[in-house]
Amino acid sequence: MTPLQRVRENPEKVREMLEARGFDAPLDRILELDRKVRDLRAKKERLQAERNKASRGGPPSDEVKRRMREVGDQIKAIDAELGALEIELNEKALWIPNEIDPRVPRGKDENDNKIIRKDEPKKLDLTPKPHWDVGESLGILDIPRAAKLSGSRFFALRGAGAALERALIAWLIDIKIPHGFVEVSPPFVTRKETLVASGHLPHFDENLYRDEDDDVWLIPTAETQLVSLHRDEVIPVERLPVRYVAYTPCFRREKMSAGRDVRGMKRVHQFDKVEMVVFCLPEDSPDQLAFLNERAIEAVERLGLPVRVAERCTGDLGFTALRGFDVDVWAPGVEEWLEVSSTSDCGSFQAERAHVSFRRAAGKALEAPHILNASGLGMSRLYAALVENYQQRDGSLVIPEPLRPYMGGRDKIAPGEFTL
RNA sequence: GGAGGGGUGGCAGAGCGGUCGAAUGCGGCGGUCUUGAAAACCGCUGAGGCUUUCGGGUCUCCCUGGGUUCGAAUCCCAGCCCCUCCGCCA
Repeated sequence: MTPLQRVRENPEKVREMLEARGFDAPLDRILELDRKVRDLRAKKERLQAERNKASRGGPPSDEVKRRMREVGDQIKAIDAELGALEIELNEKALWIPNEIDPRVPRGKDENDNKIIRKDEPKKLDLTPKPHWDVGESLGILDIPRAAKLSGSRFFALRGAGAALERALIAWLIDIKIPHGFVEVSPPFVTRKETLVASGHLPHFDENLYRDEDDDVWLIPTAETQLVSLHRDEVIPVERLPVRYVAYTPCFRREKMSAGRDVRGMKRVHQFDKVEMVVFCLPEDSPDQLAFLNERAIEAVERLGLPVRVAERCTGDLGFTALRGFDVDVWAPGVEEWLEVSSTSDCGSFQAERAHVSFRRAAGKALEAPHILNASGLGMSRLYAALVENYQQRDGSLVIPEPLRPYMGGRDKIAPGEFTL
């Protein structure tokens, strides 16, 4: 059921959902527009039916022609009014978020999320320094020079520090493949339709970089690309669930959070991420959600980092999710849990926007599959947590076991190796 | 950037401005035949909206948006996308 149908059917329920999510949408105007549009359409269709009847067969009499000219004018007049209303209705309807799964805990913001698991911090034999100190003294992280190139909220990696990130990306993709994910390498720029389909437009608008000349946008996440990969397609039912994993950089303007988290790698304009997206049968999505969440947790565990898992409450759910979980990593230097994955069951919401469908059997009606997404994982915060957890008394950095094969067997980065 | 070609139903591929939502073939579904299957033959087979006394009725959609016309898949204009060749470049 589309958001507009939900509003029409039960506006109060949608109003409660908006309240619970902390979002706003012009419901009254939407209802008013919907009534007007339906009314005008009925009027228009009656006239069209008359015209169709008259123009069937052959050339009509001059008398009929004259009358049909009038009918045509009336249709045109209705169109003039209807067109603008339809455009406004469609635009406004895009502001209605998804439904909420009844199991989701109620709450205002992330402080009300339901903690499911919380590890103890790793025992370290030193007073942990924040990642920018560790990284910059090793010469593997360079924030000042990145600022020179691109402004604040960017970072550059050097030497084995750059290789470390590359290793993380490759390893994170590789551990997904045995679980039935197909690797995708999508374009990093995208179009408006793609962002609307995934639900990032219109409401995420001010967080997106764009090129006005060509109307192309930098992707805020691979999710947009993976969701639209099958836009306007019917997926053969026997292929479900379809699982994709993709590495891409992610670009975010972070206008909303100006002044917050400006230090270090926690909140940056460009970061790398390995993303998972699943298309599945509607009845499978709870299992798939748990499965994706496990994939995120698995990655953090195998890197030997302390994990916190929480179910997001209604107020922290976001625009598109029915239900979702966050996976955080403890970063002892900044003394914070850093979110490295967010898992969402978007139900049929994105599939409806993107016109992705499937058919249970030949002859059966088209249905919208459920689409889920999860980071697996987001690089810069993971990198920060990793640097802070693996820093040593002598100033060196130990490379976690699983990544060593990806770094030519290197097991640590020593002071002085890459400083300049 | 320059020159040309093209966008029609799941696919292929027709379509004089007037019962064209669209021929035909393939595919799919159902049936006949068969111990079973194949082949052959017969029938059915796009999506969405509104409405319904659930029989149906009606509208829209032939890339998109405008225009011409009593009437547009068919004519005109603009745009988008794809393909081929040339140039430039990684």
